[in-house]
Amino acid sequence: MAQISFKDFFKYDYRVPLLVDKVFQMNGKSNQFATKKGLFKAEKLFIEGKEYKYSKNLYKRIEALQDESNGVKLVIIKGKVSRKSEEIQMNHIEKTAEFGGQEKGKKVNLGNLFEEELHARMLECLNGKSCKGKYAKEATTIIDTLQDINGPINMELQEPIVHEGGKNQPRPLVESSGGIGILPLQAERHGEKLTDVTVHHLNNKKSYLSLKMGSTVTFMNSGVASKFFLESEMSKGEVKLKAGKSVLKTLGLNNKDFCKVFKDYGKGKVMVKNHIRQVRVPTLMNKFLETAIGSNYFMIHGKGGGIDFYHMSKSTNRSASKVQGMMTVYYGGKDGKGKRIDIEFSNQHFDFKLNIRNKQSGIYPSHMMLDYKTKSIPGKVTL
DNA sequence: CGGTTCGGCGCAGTATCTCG
DNA sequence: CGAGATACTGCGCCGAACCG
Repeated sequence: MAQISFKDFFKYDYRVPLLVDKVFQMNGKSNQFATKKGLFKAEKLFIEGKEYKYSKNLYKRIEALQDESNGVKLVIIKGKVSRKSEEIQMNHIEKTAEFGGQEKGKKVNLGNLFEEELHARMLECLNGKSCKGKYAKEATTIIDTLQDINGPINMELQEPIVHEGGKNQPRPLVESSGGIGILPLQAERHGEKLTDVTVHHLNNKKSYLSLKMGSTVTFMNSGVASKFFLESEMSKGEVKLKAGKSVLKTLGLNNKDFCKVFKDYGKGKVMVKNHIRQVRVPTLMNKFLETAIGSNYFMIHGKGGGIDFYHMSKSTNRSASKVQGMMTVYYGGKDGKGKRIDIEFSNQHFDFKLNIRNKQSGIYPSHMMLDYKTKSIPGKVTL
């Protein structure tokens, strides 16, 4: 669990009042805080060296320090960890569920669980013992298929099947020959980047498995805040960075309307006129999709009731990347009032949904992501 | 070294559909 | 025809890397 940075306290209006309530045990709140020093019981609150008693508007005294460069040092909470007196700063407080974090020990990330369970079962099945339990049948079929395609698995290795889902290897968005692409620019090198489980074969080939769980699945998810879409430019109504303009060109977006969505967000009405538009798919899109989809990996997609399994080969990638005809652009989401841009397009293999939005509780876009739904893929089976 | 950014993972609330 | 299931849609948390 992470700590809440000083700045994070001001991201949501409830946090500083909650902090104050907790220190003074007001409104039914407990004065206990999870901190890296242990469970901390608050007793006194000091702001800029002066002790304060509770008052209804005391939180405003803290909020006034929001923009102070050393604000974090100016608020001190004194109390005890068991019997020992301690003092902490706001940024020493852990982000518990009360402050909008994930409940410790309660929520499990199902995608990560899927990786762990399937990886463990595949290794177990490889040992030649009777292979049973959750995912046993699926693990066996996957192993068979991989051996058919890439040859026998190398059993001499200490770990013939490696779980490397935690590596989060970057696949950044870049400008490329007038359009955009995802690095590395050769599609077939994406398998090694996005792999969650890697299977090693005797001939030194590797099978890269991409594991996904749930109904929302994503091909790419790149940060765009610092290299493409600067808030400083967008708030003035136009993206100026060349790289940013290349993104807009590739996606068939209107620069001014794009900015207006975020600039005018929050007024409770549609930001741009005719916010739903039919646009011809720019040719640049195909090249972008080749690297966004990538190739040389196997997709294993659990949807709770069947696991889709298919090979994203070079040839499948090529046909999956071709989109022609029209696409639908939603400035401000489906209803035109959201802080996002959505673009929908399709081909025989996928329904694509691309969005540009903020994923870090802000307004101006921080990320661009490409979600998809699978239609028909050559060789796709449901395990 | 503390704050910010990026890429990982879907999540959760609401609307719509379906079926006994 | 109402409740449970499913789909749709806008949005979020986390750890690691990065950076000044």
